[in-house]
Amino acid sequence: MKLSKRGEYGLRALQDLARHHGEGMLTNNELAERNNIPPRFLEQIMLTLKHGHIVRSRKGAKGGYTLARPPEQINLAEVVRLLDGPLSPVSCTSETAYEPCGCPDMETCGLRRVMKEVRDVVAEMMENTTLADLRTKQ
Amino acid sequence: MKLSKRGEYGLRALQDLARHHGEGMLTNNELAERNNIPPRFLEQIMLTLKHGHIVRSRKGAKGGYTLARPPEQINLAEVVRLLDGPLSPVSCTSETAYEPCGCPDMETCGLRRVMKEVRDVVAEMMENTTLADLRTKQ
DNA sequence: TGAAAAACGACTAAACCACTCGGATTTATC
DNA sequence: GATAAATCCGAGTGGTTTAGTCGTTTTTCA
Repeated sequence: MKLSKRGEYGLRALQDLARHHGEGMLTNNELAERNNIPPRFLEQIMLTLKHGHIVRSRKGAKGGYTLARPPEQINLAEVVRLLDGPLSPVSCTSETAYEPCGCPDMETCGLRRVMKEVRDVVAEMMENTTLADLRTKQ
Repeated sequence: MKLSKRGEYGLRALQDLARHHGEGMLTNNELAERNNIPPRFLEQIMLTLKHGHIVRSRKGAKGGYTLARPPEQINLAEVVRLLDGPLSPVSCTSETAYEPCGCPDMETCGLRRVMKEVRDVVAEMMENTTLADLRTKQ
């Protein structure tokens, strides 16, 4: 039920980028230092965020990272799925990576029903929370 | 955000025990076979469930396992915590295993707020669902 | 041209996961 | 009391994942 360090660090960096959105670029080292993240590890994470079209980068002097879209258009579910995989506690209730489980009868499996409820509520919360909400939401 | 096989198998076995509660004991091999669980792996899991006072066992011929309490008194949160650890996505919002995270300011960390909300809703769902609910709940 | 920055690929140590195995112990039954 | 049936317990294992590090290349600005 746990987020990996990749996911945690990625979200922390994005939160920082969101707070300073519109003020130009932030470098990997700035992000790392300000958010207590091992810099060479963050480098990797930023790269997958870039490939996932969540951030945009510029190389070279005066380079760095910005959000690829305004903070209101990036939700947490997208980020977590990219960095940590599916949200569902079990694969047989996953929307993005369904796989059958080994239970004897899927129809009468109460566990499946509950796990689906958990997945649904978590997915809804994360999908409805954007990077912008991280600043404003009280 | 995922349940381990330990957790999944444990819950499946408990669901089976709950369905047959009051009808005597079920052996490890019966539970394993009926629920598609590697038997020697299930053995381990049942042992931790026993040490966690969730099941009771009898050794020897005609031995096996029963629930230690009626199904209405065993909730999913307790089982998952025992087999898979804390429910919280990040340790800094865990009620059962709190540890500070490395974020620069805990007060203004929007992420923490959201993760706590996720933890709370998941914990509430799992705490309010008992093994008995796995049969009846529609 | 030089410095600053991201990009990329490879590597690694440690932990964890999903198991298996052998043997010891306990219990019911013949 | 012997035997069979079952749990109990500790140890081991192969593979994957996690949480990083490192070296080098490429791009960009001044």
